[in-house]
Amino acid sequence: MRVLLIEDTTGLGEAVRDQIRDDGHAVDWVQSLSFAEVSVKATSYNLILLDLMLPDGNGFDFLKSLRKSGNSTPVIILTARDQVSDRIEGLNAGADDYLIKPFDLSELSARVGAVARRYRGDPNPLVKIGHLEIDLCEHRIRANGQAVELTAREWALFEGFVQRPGTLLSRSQLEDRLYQFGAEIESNTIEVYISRLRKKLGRDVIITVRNMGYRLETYEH
Amino acid sequence: MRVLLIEDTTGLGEAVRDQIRDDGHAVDWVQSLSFAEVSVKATSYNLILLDLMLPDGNGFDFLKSLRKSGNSTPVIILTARDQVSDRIEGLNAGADDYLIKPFDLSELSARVGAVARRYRGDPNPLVKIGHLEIDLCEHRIRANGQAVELTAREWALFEGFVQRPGTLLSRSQLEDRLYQFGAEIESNTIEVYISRLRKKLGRDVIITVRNMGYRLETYEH
DNA sequence: CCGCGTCATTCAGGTTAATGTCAGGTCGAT
DNA sequence: ATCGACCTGACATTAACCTGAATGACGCGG
Repeated sequence: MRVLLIEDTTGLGEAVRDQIRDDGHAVDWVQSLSFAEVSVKATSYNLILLDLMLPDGNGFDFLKSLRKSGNSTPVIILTARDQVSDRIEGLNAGADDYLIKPFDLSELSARVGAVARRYRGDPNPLVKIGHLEIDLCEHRIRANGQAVELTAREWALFEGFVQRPGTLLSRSQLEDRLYQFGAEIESNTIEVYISRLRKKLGRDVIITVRNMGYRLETYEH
Repeated sequence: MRVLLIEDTTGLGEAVRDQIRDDGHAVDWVQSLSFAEVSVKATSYNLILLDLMLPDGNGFDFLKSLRKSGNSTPVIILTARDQVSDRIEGLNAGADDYLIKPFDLSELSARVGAVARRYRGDPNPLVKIGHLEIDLCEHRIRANGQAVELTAREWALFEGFVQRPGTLLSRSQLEDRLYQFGAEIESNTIEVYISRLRKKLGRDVIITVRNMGYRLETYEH
């Protein structure tokens, strides 16, 4: 399942993201509404987790305009305990459920799992990039129709590219995908994994941008 | 599709029954848990609609014991809006979805239809994967024509794979199939059951993806 | 209430493959 | 030509995984 997490608090965001990943779902995490709007237009999600207090605007308005534009993706609101009126307003605005902060991660899992069960059987969106077919939900990749197996780290890295195709990703951004907490890394691990990905997926899939980082090539040439 | 409706309120029960009948499904309507238990043992349903407030007991306990006995029929809980904790507990106990009373009959139809679609997906209830023939309704498996007996736990696990063939299932997803949500597991139970399934069904049926989980192999080697 | 069998769970020891590191090479910019 | 950045084959380490066997829980018939 594809989940969009909209949450500006870094600590909470990381925890939620990791938990949902452990449950086997693909997570995009954005920290502001402006990014959320771009993501929603670019991708189709199965679930949106929406914090209401955000730096650049009100979550309600985002939710309302989402619904107004015909998007019926399930939305679970993340809100603080005392804001009762928020919860009511949220449900009225078209949310499917809400979670009261601070919430238990297993409770989060339960709700997300319930949505996932509801969507079971629906076809997953396949991302096609050149000769690759990527199913982010099922963690499957085909290269020229042949299934390709990636290891955990390889997948973690590659998923980052697929979620932002064509975007330049810096080394530190990639490190954050491999290791939980900005763990310092002194060796050339990134390079090694890029190398392994290229070996499995094809030489031209990932382009290196000298002194800057890497990006996913989005078209066949 | 066969639906079991467990609801003691007469008016609501009639309305729901009629609606689902109109949608073309066969409905059994019982008004207490004691009757429900008999029905569940006598018949195999595709869906159970479960009210939580019943005269002769708690809906949760019914649901839990149902799951424990290896029955994985989809369950939709009918509950009142203000009983938030009920909903959480219901999902944790193994419900697939919930409907908040008072609910719109068309919403009921939609949810029931979603479950129906899942089961109609394969007009033939027999799923064939490699040398295996799996009857999801009857809980029966044949390997090379030979019947194979699975225990309740083994089936619970294997069913998860069959419902999403080829999909990578994480450990926590598999644990959720074996136990109620949140039940922390410290030992290698999953591995043991995978091992047993492989022994009974064939070595190559389930492949392990290290550090990530397992997946059902969908083609014959 | 007691034995019996079945199933669930844990443990221990062996096996395997993912992972991070390094070394030596290639490539590109200046 | 030089230097730094990047690539990649090889390898030791070790967590992850597998599985036979021991232990515990549960239900059933007598």
